[in-house]
Amino acid sequence: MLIHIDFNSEEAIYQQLCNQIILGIATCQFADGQVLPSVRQLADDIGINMHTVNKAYTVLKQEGFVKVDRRRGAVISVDYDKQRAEAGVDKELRTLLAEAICRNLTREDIHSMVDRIYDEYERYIDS
Amino acid sequence: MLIHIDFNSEEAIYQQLCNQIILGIATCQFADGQVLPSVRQLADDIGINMHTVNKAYTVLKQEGFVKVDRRRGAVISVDYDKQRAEAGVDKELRTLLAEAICRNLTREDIHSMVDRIYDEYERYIDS
DNA sequence: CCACCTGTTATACAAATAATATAACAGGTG
DNA sequence: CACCTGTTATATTATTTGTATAACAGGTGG
Repeated sequence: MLIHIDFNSEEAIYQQLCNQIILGIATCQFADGQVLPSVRQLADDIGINMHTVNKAYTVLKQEGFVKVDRRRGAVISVDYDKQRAEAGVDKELRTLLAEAICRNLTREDIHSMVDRIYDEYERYIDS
Repeated sequence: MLIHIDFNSEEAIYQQLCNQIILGIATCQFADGQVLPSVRQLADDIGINMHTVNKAYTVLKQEGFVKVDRRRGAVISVDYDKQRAEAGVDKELRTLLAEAICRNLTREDIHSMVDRIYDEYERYIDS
C-alpha cells in the first residue's frame, strides 16, 4: 500500500500513519490477517524514525485494528464490537455536526456527503 | 451558557472551550450578534488562565465563528460560506467514516446516528 | 480627564508531547 | 547462529500547552 506523509501538516506523523492504515483497511487494501510492514522497514520507506512507526502500531493495537503475532509481527485484526464502534463514532460526530449546523448545513447535506464518501471507499472492494 | 471543562481529558482545554462554544451556537444558546464573556471573566469562571481563553477566542475568530468588536469584545458572527463549510466537514468525515467502515458500520447506521444528533441539537431551537 | 472595560502583545517558565537517535533485549524462524 | 520481529530504556531537541505577570491601545461612561 502507498503511504504518503505530509511533513508540513499540523497532524502528528504517527497520527497520519494511523489514519492512512485505517483508510487502507476501509478500502480493502489491507485485509484481515494481512501482515503490516515491520516498524523498521516502514520507517525506512517513509524516511522517519522507527519509534514513530512503533507508536502508530501501538495506537492501532489499542484501538483494535491490529494484533501482534510474535512470529510475524503486526497483523491486521479488526475488532468488530458494534457497541464500542458506535460509541466512538458518536462522540466525534457530535462535535463535527455541531460545526456543520452552525454553518447552516442541513442533515440532507450531511447524508449526501456520507453517501458520496461511502461510494468512493466501496469502489475499492472489487479489486 | 454553562461551560464544563474536563481537566482529565486528552483534549486541550482551549480546544474543549472552542467545541463547547460551537455546540452552544449549534443549539441556539448563543445567537448571532451575542457577546461572549470577556477573556478575563470566562477564565475566572472556569478557573483557568486568561491566555487559554484568549487562544480559544483567537481560533474561533480564525475559523469564522466570532468577530471582535472593539467596543464590546468577542461577538458571535458565523461565516456561512457553504463551500468552505463542506470542505471542512468533508475532510474530517473522511477519516471518521474510514474507521466506521472498518468496524462494519453501514451507511444506514451513520445516517441514523446523524439524524439522532440533529434531532437532539434542534430540540433547543424553540427556546 | 480618568477610571474601567475590552482584546492584544511581550516575556518567562513548567510540563507534556512529538520526533529523533543509539542501543539493547526476548521471542521466533530457518 | 544469524536474522527477523516488536519492545524497552535513555537521551536529546523542538513544539505545544497552560500558567503567570505585566503592559499597551482602543473604547465607554462618569
